[in-house]
Parts: sequence; C-alpha cells; structure tokens
Amino acid sequence: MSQHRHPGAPGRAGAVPALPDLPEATVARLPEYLRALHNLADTGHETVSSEGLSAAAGVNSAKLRKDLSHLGSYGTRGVGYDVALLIEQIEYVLGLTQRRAVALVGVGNLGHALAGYDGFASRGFRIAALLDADPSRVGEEINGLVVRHVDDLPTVAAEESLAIGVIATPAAAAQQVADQLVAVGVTSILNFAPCVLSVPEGVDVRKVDLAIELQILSFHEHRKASLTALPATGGSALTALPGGFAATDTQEAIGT
Amino acid sequence: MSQHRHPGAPGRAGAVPALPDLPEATVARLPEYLRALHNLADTGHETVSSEGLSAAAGVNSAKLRKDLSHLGSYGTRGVGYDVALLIEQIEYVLGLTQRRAVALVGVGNLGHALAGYDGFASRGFRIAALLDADPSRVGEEINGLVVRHVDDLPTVAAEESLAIGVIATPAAAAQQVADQLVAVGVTSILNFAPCVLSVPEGVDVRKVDLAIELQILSFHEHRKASLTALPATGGSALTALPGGFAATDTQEAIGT
DNA sequence: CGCGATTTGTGCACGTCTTCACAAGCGCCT
DNA sequence: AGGCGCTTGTGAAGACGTGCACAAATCGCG
Repeated sequence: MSQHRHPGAPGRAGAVPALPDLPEATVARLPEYLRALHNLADTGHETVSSEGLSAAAGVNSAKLRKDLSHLGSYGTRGVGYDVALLIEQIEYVLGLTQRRAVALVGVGNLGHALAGYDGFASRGFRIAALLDADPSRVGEEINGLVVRHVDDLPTVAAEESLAIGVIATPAAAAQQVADQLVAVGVTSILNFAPCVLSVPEGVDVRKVDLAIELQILSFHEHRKASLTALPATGGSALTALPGGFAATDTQEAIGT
Repeated sequence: MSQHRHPGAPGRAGAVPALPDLPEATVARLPEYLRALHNLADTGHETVSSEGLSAAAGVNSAKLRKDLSHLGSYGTRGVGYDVALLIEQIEYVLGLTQRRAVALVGVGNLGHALAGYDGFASRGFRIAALLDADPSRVGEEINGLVVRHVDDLPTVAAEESLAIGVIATPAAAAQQVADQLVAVGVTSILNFAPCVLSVPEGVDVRKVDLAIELQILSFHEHRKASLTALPATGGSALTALPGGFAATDTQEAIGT
C-alpha cells in the first residue's frame, strides 16, 4: 500500500518482480486506460487526475482509482497521476515492454484485415507470421509478409518466440488450428471463429464474435421497442408490468 | 414459468409478450447458446440436455439452466430441451425474428472485411448500406453493395428502418460518425474504433477493440512467465497465489 | 510556516453473478 | 401401476465487482 511494488519477494536477480494478481475486471480495463494515457501524453499532458483519466476512458473515477491502486500505483494526492510514469507501469504489468510476436492463422476476409491493421503494431505487437491452410493463398504477400502454409508452424515457432496466436479461419478449421498452435507452444489464443475451442489447461483463449455483439445489441433494440410500444396511457402510472419501468438503468449508455 | 403460452408465433400479432428483463450477463450468453443450438439442429439432434448444451457453448451447466429459466424456458425434466423450440425462443427474445438492417460506416481495411463477412447475414442481420467519408471510396462496389457517402445517411435512413450502426472508421472520425448515426435515429452502435464514444441516453454502444484483447492475453502471458520463472525452491512462498496450480481456475481457459 | 484547496487511496455497503446441492417432475421399464 | 433413473428448475451461500463517502496526503500561497 504505502510502498513500492518492488516486492522484496523472491528477489531472484533482478528478475520479474512478481506481478500482483489483479482482478480480471481490472485487467480488462487497463488497456483502455493505457490508450487514454497515450492520447493524453500525445497532447502534452504531464499529469492527469483520476477524474480526467476516467472520463477519457469512459469509466467511473472511483473504479479507476481502485484499479490503479491494485497495481500499487503512483499517484500524488492533490495532484494526480504522472502520465509517463503510469504508462510505464501499465505497460510493464501488461507485459508490453517486450514486443510480442503474434502468429495469424487464416488470411481470408477477416484475416486480411487483421494483417493490415496497424493497431497491432502500434500497441505492442508484431505479426510474425501469416499462415493459411489453402495452398492457393500460400505465397501471397500482405503488408510485407508472405503467407506460409499452416503446416510450417513448427518452423515459424522455431524462428520466433511465439506465445500468442490469432485464429481467423472458418469455424470448421478452428479447433484443428488451435491444436497446432498449442502443439508448437502457443499459450494464448485470440479466436475470431464462431465456435468453442477446447485447449489444455494453462492455455488462455479469448473469443471475439462479431455477430454475437450485434445480437446483444439486437436484444436491447427489441426491448426498447417493446417498451415504447406500450401504450402507457398518461405516463407515470403504468401499473401493469411488474417493475416494468426500470428499463433504463443500464449504464451501457455511455459510461459516464 | 408455469403456463405455456405459444411463444414463438411471431405471427401472433399484437401484444408483445413483454420481455422478461434478463440479467446482462445472461443476455451476453444467449447468442452463444443459439449458435450451439443451430449446430445441434444441423446435426440432427432434436433434444439436448443442459449438460450437453452447456458443453457445446463452453459454460457451466447450472449457469445455463439458470439462464434459460430466466426466459421462462421450455425444458422437460428427465429429457432435456427441445432444440427447435429453444432456438425459436432465444431468437424471439433477442429480437432476431425480424432481420435487422445495419449500416456500416467506414470501408477501410476492417470495414471491407466486415462487409464481406457472411456471419452477419447468416445470423439475423442485413447490411443495408456501406458508407464512407472518403470521396474516392464512394461508388466502389463491395459484395454487391455500392459505397455511399456518409452524408447520405439521412437518405439511407429514410429508405430503410435503421436501428443499428457499425463504426469501422479511424478513431479520429468515430465520434462524428456516431453523432450522425444518432441524428438519423440509430439507437445501437457497435464501435470498432479505439476510442470512447459519447452518446445520448437511450443509445447503446458496444465496443470491440482488437488490440485490447491482445493486451489482455499479453497480461496473462506475462503472469504465466513470471510464475514459471520462479525457482522451484519449495515453491511454497509463491507470493500471493495459494496453491500455485490454481492459476487456471479462471474460466478464461475455455468458457466465456 | 500554516492553511485551505485539491485529489488520492480505501473501508464499507450494496448489487450482480456464479456455483452448489437438492427437491420436483418426467418418462421408461418391469 | 409403481418404482427408478435422469434432468430440470431454484433456494441459498459465497465470490466478485461497483460506487459512495471520507480520511490522509500533498501542493501552493500568503
């Protein structure tokens, strides 16, 4: 609390200072803070208050302070947080001090877009290889990288230190690709295929499904529509529905 | 709950059966159940147990039962759920009985991919318009649709009943596009730009940020590395983690 | 040098989500 | 018909996440 996060822990040669184990919800927000901080830094801000940063990140300021306190953060009461220092801290915790190599499998529609997405490069990652199972795609050059066959994975893994794999294949191929990735030592997978992957313990999988996001929005649309469709005779007294009115407490709306 | 009302019957005119207001966490999982159910239906299954469905969707079976119970579901004790009926139910609740029109703004790298993504069409949505602010892109044809200028939004909205907008522009343009979408009556936005949008109350925004997903994975990589880096030395002193092996209790592993 | 303005860090209470464990219900088999 | 095995639906307990409100800490200024 009071002191640094230099946990005298297992001192072990300047090795890794044993990460505090953060709540998952906090981890999920750190990248957002980081992005906001970079914006602030680019616009010349040297310090920022929790109020200011939380607004830029779209969260509650108390939540932000609590999140930062978890990583034993460096704020100064009465002043705020040092932007540069906080960036450094968060990047360290997220493991972004080394630029991680990512293997992208599947260069179809989506894979193409991902390969060309500069958000990866600019935020700590390097696409180390593009792979595909379709021989007709092998050899194609995208964004300066040549597509290789997915069976070359072992070779690629030998060249690079691969820890993260991105799957952008059709659902039918995803599980097999996941197995291949795991086989060459990948321990984190970002899956864009609409299916559930099964992987050994110790391997993290995160899933992004574009259609699911839309379906969630659709639900809210449906609900909004069914509410406004209610006659409501006069307003306030819409007796009927048990708790019907509560409809809009959702903070989904903005974030502040 | 107790009484069966013929639910599905989208033909059933008039009174919307008043959507139960579901927990947000449940809503977020329904699409996943739906996908799993479609798979089951395609492979000839007529019924499925909560155990089976939960496995296919990558969640805990008790959670699944509770989720389904929230929508007053139709299961038969000793048997399971009727696949076709459950599909109908979930699609109804999610508002997928009508094919919703979506406007996609920004046909750059990512926008291109989204425009060509058939997962939208196959799961209840129809891309009604492609828009971009760059005049040199206007007129281009993608997947059978011609790109129009973003200033044509009012016209598009007049032609179609737009409720959902997708933003795939650079961050700098996102807020302005969001404002334009809101102005023509869009009340749900899926935002791929790495920035926080501010919108009026009543408008839902969901954000998808590819780099953030990677950064979250990076954190877990970093943590795994810092753990394995610890010397064996009895290991007991593992800073915080009681029982180091527990590292994977996080349902991250497969589920969610 | 002390005071007031400001902002962090956090104790606490509250709400949401998850998980267990089990009673109630259903169909099948004898 | 009756019992038995299987599966749903749910009460209750606990874990987790959130937000308020305030004490502690710091700076700037007179």
